[in-house]
Amino acid sequence: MRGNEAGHTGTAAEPLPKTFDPKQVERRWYEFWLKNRLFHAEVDPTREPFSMVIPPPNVTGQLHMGHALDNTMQDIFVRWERMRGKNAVWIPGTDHAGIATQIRVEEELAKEGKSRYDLGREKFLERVWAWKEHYGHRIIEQLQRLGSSCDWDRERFTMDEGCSRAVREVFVRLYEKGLIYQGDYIINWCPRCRTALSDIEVEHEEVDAQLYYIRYPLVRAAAGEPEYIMVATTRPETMLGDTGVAVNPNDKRYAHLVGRKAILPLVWREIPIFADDYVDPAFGTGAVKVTPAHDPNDFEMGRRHGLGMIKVIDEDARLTDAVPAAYRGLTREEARRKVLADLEAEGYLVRVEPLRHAVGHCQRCGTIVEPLVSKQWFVRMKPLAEPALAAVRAGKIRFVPERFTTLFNNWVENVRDWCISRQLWWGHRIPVWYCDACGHQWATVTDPVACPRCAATVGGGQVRQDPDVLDTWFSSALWPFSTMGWPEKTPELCHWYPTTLLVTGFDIIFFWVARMVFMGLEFMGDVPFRTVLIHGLVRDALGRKMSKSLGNGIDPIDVIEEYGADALRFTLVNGVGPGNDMRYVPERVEAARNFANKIWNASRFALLNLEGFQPSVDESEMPGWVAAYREKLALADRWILSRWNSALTELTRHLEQYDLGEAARELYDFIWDELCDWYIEMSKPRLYGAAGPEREASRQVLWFVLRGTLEMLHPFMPFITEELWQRLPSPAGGKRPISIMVNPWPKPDERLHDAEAEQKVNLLRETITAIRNIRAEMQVPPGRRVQAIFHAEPDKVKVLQESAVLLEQLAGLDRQGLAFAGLAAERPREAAAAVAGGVEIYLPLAGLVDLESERARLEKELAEARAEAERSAQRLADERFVTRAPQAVVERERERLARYQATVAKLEARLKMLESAAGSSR
RNA sequence: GGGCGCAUAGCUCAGUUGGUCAGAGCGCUACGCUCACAUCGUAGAGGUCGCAGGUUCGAGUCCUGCUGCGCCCA
Repeated sequence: MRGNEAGHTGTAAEPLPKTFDPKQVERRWYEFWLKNRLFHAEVDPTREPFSMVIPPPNVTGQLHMGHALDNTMQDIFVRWERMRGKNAVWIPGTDHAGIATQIRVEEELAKEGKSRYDLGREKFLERVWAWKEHYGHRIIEQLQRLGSSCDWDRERFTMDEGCSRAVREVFVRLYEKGLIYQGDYIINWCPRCRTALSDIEVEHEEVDAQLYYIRYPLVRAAAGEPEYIMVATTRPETMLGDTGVAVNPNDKRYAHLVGRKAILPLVWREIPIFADDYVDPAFGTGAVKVTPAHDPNDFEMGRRHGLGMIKVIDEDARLTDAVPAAYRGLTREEARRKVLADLEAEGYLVRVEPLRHAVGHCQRCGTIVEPLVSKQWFVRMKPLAEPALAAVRAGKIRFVPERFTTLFNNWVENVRDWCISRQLWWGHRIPVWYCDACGHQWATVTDPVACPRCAATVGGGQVRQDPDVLDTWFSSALWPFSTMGWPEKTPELCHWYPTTLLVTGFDIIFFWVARMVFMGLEFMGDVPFRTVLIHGLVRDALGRKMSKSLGNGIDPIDVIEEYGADALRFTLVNGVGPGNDMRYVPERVEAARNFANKIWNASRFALLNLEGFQPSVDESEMPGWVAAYREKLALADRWILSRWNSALTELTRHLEQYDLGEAARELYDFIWDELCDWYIEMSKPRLYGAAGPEREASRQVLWFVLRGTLEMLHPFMPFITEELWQRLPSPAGGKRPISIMVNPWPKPDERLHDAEAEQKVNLLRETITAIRNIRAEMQVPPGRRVQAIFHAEPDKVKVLQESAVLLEQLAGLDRQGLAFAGLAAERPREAAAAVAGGVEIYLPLAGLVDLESERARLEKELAEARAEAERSAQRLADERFVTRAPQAVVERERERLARYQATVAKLEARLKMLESAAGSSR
């Protein structure tokens, strides 16, 4: 990077291009930050820590808008806290994403006409690792393009050595504590992914289906009674595995049948009729067929009543050999058709009704999930959940917005055991071994060579490891401490655990947030994070979820290419309500791009006017300097210092409240409206004027405010602010940090606050706007200088007089033609008039003032003022308001009334004058 | 069935303890390439803040009910 330490190619002497070009700066500054290790943090017990771990994106995935939002938010906070002097670390990394990654590699294999079974486990895993190496860096590079200031030296992967060690350690400890168990239970099975799923990996979707009413004949029906019991089901094919019929114990219709038996049609098996509270008498016929091997509720009933369990559907979703020969090997769908046809043929199918109900689908592939009984590993959740609830209740974890606390609590309170085994190859292999020689089963952190009980060896083929892998979320759950070196007691854990902040979407509160809390409390004895900041989804312009299948996703990298990373970042947070979803609308990115350009040009203006300037007062000394020389400063300078101080205060407050939407809005409004539209315009006369102490003072203020503003904006728009900040001059001998990134966050200071200046500028602004309004309405050519006469109280006259040059500059007035008069002076006759801020303004536009339109204009103004005055008067007339409302509110209302009444009086007087003028001229 | 969220200008959305909060951007109208910026400037039009009650001196802002949309859970 040549001799230029700061890394930018230009200097303050070189004028900036007229428009901001993100491409020219982004890569350069990111490399600069990396090269200077500004993202890196070392443990330092003397400093206040701030830490975050990234929600690890899928290693083979690519950045989508959700990531862009999530990471923009995180980066804003880490950059801000870093500037605030915290020892801030943001630990990045990626997730191995078991099913998702395996599916993609299998898809690739399929193109070669192969399956993973053709390769075998070892070769297949080699392929996946190769895939991971190939694509694994893509998402990291994309995060970097976004500007993420992660400590890349600490980058981790859920399947790296350290994380794998943590996974094993956790598994073994839970296993030995009895919190992990293995058993035959009903689980959710995805026939497409060929693996078990946890409950939350099943998405319930409403589908239109049918409810089938089927007769089951009774065994030994008594004479005179119906010969059957009728059940209703949405899944007739499972009847082949029925082992009972259930009714509600309070259902009088069936009371006499409880304890009897029915005959299962097609199979001709006798099954018991029994009573169970689970049955809803109002649904269907009030009698349910019970298939314990293929329905979670039936499974529970089966256990309660000791029913048999017949698995009729296998892992490929085909019928097993446990069914009559005619059905064996059929798919679920074929079996349904055939069962229905056969029932119909034999007269057992009574009727069919349409029914809309929820059906479980695999979260990954969308296939309809098959509940079936299978031997799997589970984590006992209750003992882990209780401490989590207690921690939240005790306020050790805070959700922002708060409403997500309820969501979290409700889930944790009702949490069910977690099925953690997956029939995949890609993932953390379950560290359980079986000895075929002696039947011993044990879990261990390090791979064994022999059975600890009978000494049969692994090499001898008698000791084998469980073939399954763990749910990906099992390793993610350890992320806050596995990334810091657990189970070692590392300095990182001492310093940065618990992490300060977690930023994530509400969609993974259950999958990830809750489980991290469980594991953190169990293994670290403390919560994994203090605050959880939840954000919504990024939707498309029509409000739809972005998805691959809809093809409506927007690639953040494309947006960065077109508009720049700063613009994308600002778009994602500007004006977004906390926790709310947002729509991605291209117009909003354009607005953010324009905003960047606005800052660029404001800085361009400043740099042109700061040529040859060297600040005499450093940033930290400014408040003292302002206080000492306030009377010598220009009004505009005093005003912008006060406004800047106020914006900084507000911005800091919003950030402390995690409200990025309002924080960004504060920046936008301050920069565009106050800094650019008013301050820069007001400072021009002085900056363009003769050199001297006054001009130098203004340059000092301009320099300070711009520098401070760039620093305030930096967490949001890191690239452009660095580029501009680096170009600003530094005080002689002053030590400036190497980067805006590590410049201290500016501090608000009461000494910058200046109520008097704010009041005066408000008066000027109102006056100027009123004049511009008249000019526009009267269609005065923009270049034409006009005369003006002001009538006001002496103090106001004084303000206007002192700032005559601003009136001239900003309202297009003619300096020679300005007149200031008291309220008693006579008003000009032929002139357009306005009342603003208590000032009467007259523009003697000879020949331009049409009496009728002028009257109409004033009437309109008058009507508005009257309405306002009336509103205030009514309020004040209410005795209850005057007595019960706070004094300050009443006082403000009185001032308001007086103000509007004065305006009304002035407008009325003017209208009267126009009348008489009209009369006399006729 | 339970829980939560949203309904504010034509469009997309802000609005933190109830009292200048009725706002922003885009779009629209008129004018303007004024030496930071046309990725711009100036001025303007546009909303009984979903509906109905209630609390209060006072309610987009709190409470209840209703309607519509969305999400989560069962």
